Amino acid sequence: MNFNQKVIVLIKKIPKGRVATYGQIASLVSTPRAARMVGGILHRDSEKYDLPWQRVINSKGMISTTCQKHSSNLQAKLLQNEGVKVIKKDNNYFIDLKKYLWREA
DNA sequence: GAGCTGACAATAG
DNA sequence: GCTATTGCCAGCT
Repeated sequence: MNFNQKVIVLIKKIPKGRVATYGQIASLVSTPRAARMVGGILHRDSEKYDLPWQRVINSKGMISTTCQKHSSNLQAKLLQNEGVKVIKKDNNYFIDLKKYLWREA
């Protein structure tokens, strides 16, 4: 299985109401420093594979999307809709990882 | 076909 | 604790 496919499978495993970090996903596919790829995959294939891209954020718990189609505003909205508390700060959104970070199944 | 860029994270200073 | 550099692999130009 390719790196790309592994990431997709993992992301689809993220339960509703939880969030995972790019580094976490990367670690789960045995490539800790490939966090960038995770983001890149979401950027390209989020709609193709119907991925819950909103459940993937950076290690700081901050939404760092640069993608306008998948804006941080939309991401925050989707997360809150799943019961995740999203904190808005200085035009950026933060998630409380201590409460909502996904623990691999 | 070669080089650059990208939803980031870890290591070193 | 914070800033700077390196690593990752696939897609695009």
